[in-house]
Amino acid sequence: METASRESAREILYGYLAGKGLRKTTQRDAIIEAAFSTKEHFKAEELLVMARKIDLSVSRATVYRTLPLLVESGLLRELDLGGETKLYDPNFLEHPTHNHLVCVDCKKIIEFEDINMELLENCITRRLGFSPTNKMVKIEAHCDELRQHGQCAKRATGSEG
Amino acid sequence: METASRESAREILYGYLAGKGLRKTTQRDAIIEAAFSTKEHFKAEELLVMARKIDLSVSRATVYRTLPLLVESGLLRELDLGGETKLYDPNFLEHPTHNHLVCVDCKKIIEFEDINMELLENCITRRLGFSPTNKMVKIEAHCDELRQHGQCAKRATGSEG
DNA sequence: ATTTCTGCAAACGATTTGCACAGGG
DNA sequence: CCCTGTGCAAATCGTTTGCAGAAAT
Repeated sequence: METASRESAREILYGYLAGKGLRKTTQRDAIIEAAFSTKEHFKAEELLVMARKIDLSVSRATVYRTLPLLVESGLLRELDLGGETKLYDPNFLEHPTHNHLVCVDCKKIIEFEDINMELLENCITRRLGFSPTNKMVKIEAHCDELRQHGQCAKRATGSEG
Repeated sequence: METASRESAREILYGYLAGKGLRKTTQRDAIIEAAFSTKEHFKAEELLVMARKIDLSVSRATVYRTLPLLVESGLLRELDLGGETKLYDPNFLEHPTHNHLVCVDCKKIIEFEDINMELLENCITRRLGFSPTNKMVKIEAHCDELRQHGQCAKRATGSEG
């Protein structure tokens, strides 16, 4: 289903690598395949597990060395959502300006896009004398449904509708 | 000059501690005094150094154990601005809704407040079925001045005007 | 052939924790 | 007194790195 995004991810990565005189390898193939096999956020360690299912020879070191390349090339975005470890978000290729709401009750992460937010951020940035690069909004919030019914349907859902 | 904020910080902390059956100690005094002696963001290690100047007996462990109390009580805010380590921001008492712009060239951090941003965040959050708690915007950007003149005056300035 | 990549295991660095003692209430 | 807080040093845990061999170009 997201084969298209996997394909273009690979092209983007190898274009980026070529520009820096870096090489195509089977391990990098497996890692990128793994990273774009999901729409969920993942930790480095989880990416290792996913990549190993594709190519058992992938090592932890290679995952940690490849991750910065994926971030620099714009394929993944690093998220600090308050958990112990960094998360990596593979959804920026398809939704380059999306943001995150984190439920402080159940820790669920909701992705959202808002054009007004986008415009306002640009406006503020320029007013301050800068040109925007990466904008990141994190909203921590309580789930109204959980408050009212003691239960929250969102808890079970995937991260994006 | 910010003695007022130091005083109220201490009151808030001890109110919070009392509510949990926790105690007043000279080390916690030194740590809070240190934390609010500056408007700069600081790392845990830097807080240790500052606190030790006030009370030499403060240990690293106590700083690390106190920091979460300061965050939970709303006195400090933890920032993930992309550096290696977490930063702590003592300016939320005075400016509860401020946000951060990070210059990707010189790493300088600019604090800003914007009422429209505030309103928009609340609006988006409610639309998603949540009640906002903490909102955090981080904008990474290039400095126009640096681009045009190869030099940036902001580089030298303190973090807030 | 040359240079980048890789896996391994050791090194790192920030943070946490177990312990026995100190010190608030 | 009782229980929380503390310093110390060891332990943790995610991440990084040095090295010698493997593999891309």
